Amino acid sequence: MAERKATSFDIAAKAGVSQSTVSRALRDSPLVNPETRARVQAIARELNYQVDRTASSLRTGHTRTLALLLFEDAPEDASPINPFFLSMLGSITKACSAHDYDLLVSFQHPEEDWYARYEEAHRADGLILLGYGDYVSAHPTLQRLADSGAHWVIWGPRLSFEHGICVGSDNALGGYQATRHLLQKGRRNIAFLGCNSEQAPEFADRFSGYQKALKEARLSANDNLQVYAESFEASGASAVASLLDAGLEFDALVCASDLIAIGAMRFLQDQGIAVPDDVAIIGFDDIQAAAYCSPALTTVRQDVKRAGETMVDLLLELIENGDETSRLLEPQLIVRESCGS
Amino acid sequence: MAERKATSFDIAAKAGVSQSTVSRALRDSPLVNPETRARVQAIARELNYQVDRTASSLRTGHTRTLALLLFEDAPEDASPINPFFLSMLGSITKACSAHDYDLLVSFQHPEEDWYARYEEAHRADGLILLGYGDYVSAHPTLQRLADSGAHWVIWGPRLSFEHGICVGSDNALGGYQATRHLLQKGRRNIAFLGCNSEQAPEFADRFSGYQKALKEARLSANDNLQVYAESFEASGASAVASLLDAGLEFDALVCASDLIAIGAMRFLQDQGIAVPDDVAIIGFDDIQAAAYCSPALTTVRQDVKRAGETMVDLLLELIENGDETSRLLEPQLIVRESCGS
DNA sequence: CAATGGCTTGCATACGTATTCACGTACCGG
DNA sequence: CCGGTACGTGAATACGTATGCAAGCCATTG
Repeated sequence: MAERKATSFDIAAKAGVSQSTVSRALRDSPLVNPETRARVQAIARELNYQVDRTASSLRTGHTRTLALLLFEDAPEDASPINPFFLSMLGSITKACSAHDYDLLVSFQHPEEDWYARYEEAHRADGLILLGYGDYVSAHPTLQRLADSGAHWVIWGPRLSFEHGICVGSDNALGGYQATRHLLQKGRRNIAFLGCNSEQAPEFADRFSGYQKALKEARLSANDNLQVYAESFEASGASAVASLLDAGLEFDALVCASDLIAIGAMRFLQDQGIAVPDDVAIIGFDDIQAAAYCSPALTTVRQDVKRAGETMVDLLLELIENGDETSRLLEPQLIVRESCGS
Repeated sequence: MAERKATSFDIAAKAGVSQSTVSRALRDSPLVNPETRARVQAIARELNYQVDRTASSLRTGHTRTLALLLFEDAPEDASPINPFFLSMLGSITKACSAHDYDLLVSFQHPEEDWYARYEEAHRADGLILLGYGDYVSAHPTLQRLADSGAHWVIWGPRLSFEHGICVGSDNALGGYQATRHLLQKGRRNIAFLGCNSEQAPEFADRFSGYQKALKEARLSANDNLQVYAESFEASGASAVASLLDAGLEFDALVCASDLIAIGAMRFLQDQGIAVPDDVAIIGFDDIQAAAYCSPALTTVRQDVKRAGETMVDLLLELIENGDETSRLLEPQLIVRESCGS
């Protein structure tokens, strides 16, 4: 039976004290007599009383809640959330829980003027922005947000705003690690799949790492081996197909994402080309499928768990202490079978 | 510069009307003069005004927010969220967005008295409970919740409460579909991996579907081919190992989850047993990895997208119209390579 | 004995919005 | 010219909590 929910006044009446005292007792204020406090708390338990967080937030101005804005390029309902963001969502949720914060999740279409969501209209103490590169970071709305005095973190490359924090992977380092590993394995004709991506600006950094490794090895990079791809399987397949069609020689692929790598791997296998014997492959991200495909995919892991924790930690620091700086996370090469070990 | 946020009074002053009129105008009330409304809305835009949802919720008693309580058996921080729940989280998020609701996510340890979260202390209009079978559904707290008049949906088998809704897969049907498919392919010695699970009570229903299919085919089930397993790879591997050790003959496996199936498949392959030629395998869930392992895993898909949508739709119906009934979702057999097609 | 100070408590108010009630104006028909 | 009605608007209040301020009480001290 849905009786009216108990309020602090109900407790006050039952305990024979004022509502102020109840509020103080429940918040463990040192101002109340220990006996009174115990009595009030006992009655609160008995009545299944819960502080109304809405009212509490209105009064204090704090919510103990962070809001996650998820920017998806594909608004159509059919597609599931990008798996990388999805696992990020999971780790952020966990990180919030660990700090006894709640998380408010909502989608946002990049084209809209999401400034309207500004700190979720007072329902959150801070914002976490998650979306593909430029979609968000280059958006003029972000500047307004930065100027507004809101507390926010964004996943992506370092940006220059006076307020707000960026957390991202060191993509150049990741591309470098992958390429150097292949060089150490004796591969010499290493292609890169994922140049000039429109959707994922981070690919450009990965590419620069690849270039740096080649340069260090005094290998002249063959421009023809550096091809365009976006982050889905079909694109990886057609990228590698174009290399084959052009009759180019290559013994290894550095791919800007795991999905590209898997698509390319499948295509090569279908053509009767052996992975890793004929062509070694390294991906980027370490999505779940990377460990399950065959041969298991060597990849550059973005530590999602640590990323989520870092974003939450820094944001809370920013909220509570007012000052924090952006951070770049070190990726880790996960060696499996596809690189020929 | 963090100026004080604009309130409806600020707009009122600037528009030369009262706060009441501002409130009405912003909510498109027919009570206000169209011209006044337009003027007020223009000023609101100009001031970047956003309705304070906290205050609004306090006044109206509604939040346009649903809360998702995630019950994880493993509280240790290290492990990521179960992938099935994680994708469910994704689909629920999307479904909420489609209805213009927000989602509040929080973890809950099953042992605790989470009744305290009762409608998230007024921060949500309804609750979605997600956790492994009995952990939640058999919890005494659920009865209290049901009695309290809260609005909630739980993922799992149908339960008998006067209030609240259950949404789940028809697990018996799924087990039946998988087994019958193998029978049609001519397999006769079909084992079941995942009996007597403590963590996942839904496995029992899947097992009963398996039994039903065998019975229909007039095959006497060999009890020795029905073995215990929990939902992780190592458990699947050791389950199939026990069958081999016992020297039992089998030409197919019905597995209570994909993780069990993948673990079993890997183990068989390591032993030089061919999948699907020697042993056909069917899993359950259709997690992402199922499509990527080799051979690709035939499995019974739980349509996560539809599940999330259904839970949200029913919950909103319940909140708005007060009455709704539980629902059982039909699973779908996804035929890939591991069953020998 | 009066004054001081510490310890508890209550009163009153503010947070920002949505809504009920009452009021004023203009317009209509009789 | 008057009663009635329809329409817009404003004043006032409630939602439930947290907290500044003041006041009461008791014990201690000069």
